[in-house]
Amino acid sequence: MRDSDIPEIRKLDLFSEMSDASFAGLIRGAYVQDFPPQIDLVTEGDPAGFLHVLMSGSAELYADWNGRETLMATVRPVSTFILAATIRDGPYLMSARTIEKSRVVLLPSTDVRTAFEQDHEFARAIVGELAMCYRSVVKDTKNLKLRTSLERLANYLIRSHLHAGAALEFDLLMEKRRLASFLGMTPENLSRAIKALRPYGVRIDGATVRITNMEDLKALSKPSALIDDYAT
Amino acid sequence: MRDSDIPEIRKLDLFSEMSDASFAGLIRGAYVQDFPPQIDLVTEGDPAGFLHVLMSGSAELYADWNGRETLMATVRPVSTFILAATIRDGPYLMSARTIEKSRVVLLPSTDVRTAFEQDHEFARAIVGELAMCYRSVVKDTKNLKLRTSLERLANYLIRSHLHAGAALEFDLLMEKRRLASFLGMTPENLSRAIKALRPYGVRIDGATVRITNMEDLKALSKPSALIDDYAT
DNA sequence: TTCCGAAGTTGACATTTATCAATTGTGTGG
DNA sequence: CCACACAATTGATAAATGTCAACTTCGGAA
Repeated sequence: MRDSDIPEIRKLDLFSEMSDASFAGLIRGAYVQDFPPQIDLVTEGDPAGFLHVLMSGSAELYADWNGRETLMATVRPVSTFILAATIRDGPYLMSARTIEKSRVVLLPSTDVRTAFEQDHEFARAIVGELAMCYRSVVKDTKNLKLRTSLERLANYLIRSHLHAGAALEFDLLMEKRRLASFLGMTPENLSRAIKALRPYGVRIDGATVRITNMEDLKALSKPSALIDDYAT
Repeated sequence: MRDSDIPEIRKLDLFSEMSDASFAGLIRGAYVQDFPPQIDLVTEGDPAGFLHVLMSGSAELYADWNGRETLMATVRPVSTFILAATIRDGPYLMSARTIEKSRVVLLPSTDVRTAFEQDHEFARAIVGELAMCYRSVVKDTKNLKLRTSLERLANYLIRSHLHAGAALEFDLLMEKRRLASFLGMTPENLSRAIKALRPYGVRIDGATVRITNMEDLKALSKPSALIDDYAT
């Protein structure tokens, strides 16, 4: 592990409040690996051996069933993933693979559980993190069940716009086929949805999005804090 | 509160391991209410004032957006609901209403957070509960994104069958319109899906389900532990 | 028991979404 | 710079799902 990795990990909400001793105990058993793109880090169904921390690059969490595959989430540095499986000592529910060349720190699940037993601050941080993750997925479910794919796309664009500091021109940050899978639609359908948003003041050229009429877009997408706001 | 309520609450996983003192602190501020059917207990967007414990009856968690409504989960006694909002001191993401006449214990969120700060065993139980809830919703999302409505129905029936002790004849436990909403489809579509399952060895008459050909049903529904098993 | 209203079903139809096939665009390695 | 592989788009069509309206069934209240 690089010396520079450790303070970066320490800064994460999950680890920032725990005792030095517990943190040291966690880091002691950790190891780091650099992965090329498109490498499977985790396979759903496997026992959760490690809590993963993505230090650089990017990864995706996806799920399979009956020959179909869907993108569940994209992970960007620096953040952890698959905490719940580690805590419950259960099988992974999602698979993970790198998108780009990525650097990952692996913390053995047993060490994580030990630290959690011994360090109340860490337990508290885990509670906060899990509650947030849970609420994110609930929002996701609402998004899927209450909205059409066009509405999901429109809201995704508004969220990206806000994420980009409310810029009216911003980047899609994801290949379109990935975005389609994330939004629960086919690439073809996404292509058509993008065209269908033109009358609502949206221009997408390659990976560049330009919003020319926020009023109309908002009238269509009706963003709601209880679905689209990641913070609450 | 009835005397008999307290040991019932104490027996829940969430509360069984905490200290007597912490539990007493929680119960001290609690109060109980009996509600008639179809009464709103919680409205999404409101600040999370209470952790709810359903003692008897039944309730549903649902979500609204843009005039549409969807059933997210059904709550049966004895269990708690809306823990994550309480913990994060955030707004409720779902609304809740009674289905039948129900008895509910209300624990003030501040008391829950205080107990969580002071009692490591309680914190540990919360972590376990939240991790399980999170994993349930992830399975839900996979169910929604990877399966058609017919497949969701087929798998729902198999889960109910297992829940009923693997009986080949069992009860639907829910009005069909509720089931339709839960599965993310219209009542009309559910009606047709039920007929479409007949060739696969399923007979549904009123609220009674009879599975006459488990092979065929399983061949269609392809149940997976990573979606359908609530325990993992 | 009868009646009423809501739930459930059915048919016709509209909309949404997926599938398949062909074509165009695009970024990367030689 | 070119060529290749793959992403993205487009058109045609099919399948899945929703909507609306009519009708039937069922359960509870008078």
